[in-house]
Amino acid sequence: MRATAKKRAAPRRSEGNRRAELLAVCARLFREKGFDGTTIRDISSAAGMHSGSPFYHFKSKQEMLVAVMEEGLAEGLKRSQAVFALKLPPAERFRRLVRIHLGTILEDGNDFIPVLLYEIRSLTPANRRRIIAVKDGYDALWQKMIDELEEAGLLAGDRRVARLFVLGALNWTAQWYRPAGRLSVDRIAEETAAVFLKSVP
Amino acid sequence: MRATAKKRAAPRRSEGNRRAELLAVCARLFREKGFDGTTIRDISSAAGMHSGSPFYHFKSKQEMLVAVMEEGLAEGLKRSQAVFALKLPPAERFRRLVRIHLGTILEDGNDFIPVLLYEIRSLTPANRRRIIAVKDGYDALWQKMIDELEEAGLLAGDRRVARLFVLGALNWTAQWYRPAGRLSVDRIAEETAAVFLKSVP
DNA sequence: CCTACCGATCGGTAGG
DNA sequence: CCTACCGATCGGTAGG
Repeated sequence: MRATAKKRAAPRRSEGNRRAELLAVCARLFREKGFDGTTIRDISSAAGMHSGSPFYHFKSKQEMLVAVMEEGLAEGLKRSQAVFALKLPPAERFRRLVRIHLGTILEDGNDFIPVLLYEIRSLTPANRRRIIAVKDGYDALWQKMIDELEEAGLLAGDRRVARLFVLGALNWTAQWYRPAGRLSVDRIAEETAAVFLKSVP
Repeated sequence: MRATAKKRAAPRRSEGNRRAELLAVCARLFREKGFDGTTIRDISSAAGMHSGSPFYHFKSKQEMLVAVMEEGLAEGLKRSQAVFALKLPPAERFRRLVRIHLGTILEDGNDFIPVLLYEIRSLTPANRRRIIAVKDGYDALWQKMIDELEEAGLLAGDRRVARLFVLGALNWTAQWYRPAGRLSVDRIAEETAAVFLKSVP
């Protein structure tokens, strides 16, 4: 490397990639510090840009938040639908769906869904309505899963509450899961079936 | 009422009450808008003070957050210990403990524990350690409850995970519960037993 | 995407 | 608890 090399020697990227990079940075920071706790300067410097540059890609900070949530929902819904489409016995399908959901919350770089879960409050009312409308599709898929379990006698209680409890327990893992900890994501998924299902096959 | 009455005709209060009032305002606003999303001016005006006045009661905004969490923990722990001390069969004790916990999260004016649950990130590292040390007492009480249920064959799965799932499901109610909705707090407490316990007596 | 900048707002303080 | 204020920082923009 020459002594006179430029400070930023990163490889050339297409514009689309740069936007995607910026979005990943937003997701990570919004998750770690919250939307209000993250400044444009935090985002710019983490992305290796100057402080005015993110606005070349997004109209406003609010639009960055919306974009993070939309990307998270699109990706999560796609993965969940793929699992739900598999022909499997209810308990097994549940395990697979839980595993996918935990992956989108806990695995490295998956900060998009956690932002959706914990920063909805920071959306403007109009954006909140839009995001919730998409999120309803996610909830509907889970409701079908829960109904199926109840019909198989594997789960009890009010069906809507059961869905909220299962998703609540899973979403809460974002608060306590540590990658270096005792419990792997696979293990947590197995335990979900053990705790919630009435008779584990 | 005289036309020349002063603008602020509120009854005289002791200094202690004024501080308590201010803390309740902080709890409500931190819950609604988040710690970073709440300004000192939001707090002052909601408390009917001028913008510099909250600093007569608290050294900094961070100290307001700590005070909210400490008050929430002290009150919640006191109530939970009282229920846990009752001599009752495991399932019934669980129901009562769940009901108390839901009350401290969902009932009117109980914004202190939700702030603890959702704003831990906003604490400085030193304050976070202090608050978590107190919160550990709360978790230990719940772990005893969960262990008791497992020993009675009413709950299955890894005990620590079971505790985190139950508390996760309950804490998540803060995200979806609406006072005007279909489900009362009592009803949600009953459903908790129905969903989690293996054989409801 | 950078440069140079702006008006608004923020947490906090001195002195009373 | 009020008055008057401050330095720092914030989201965002014009022009290139």
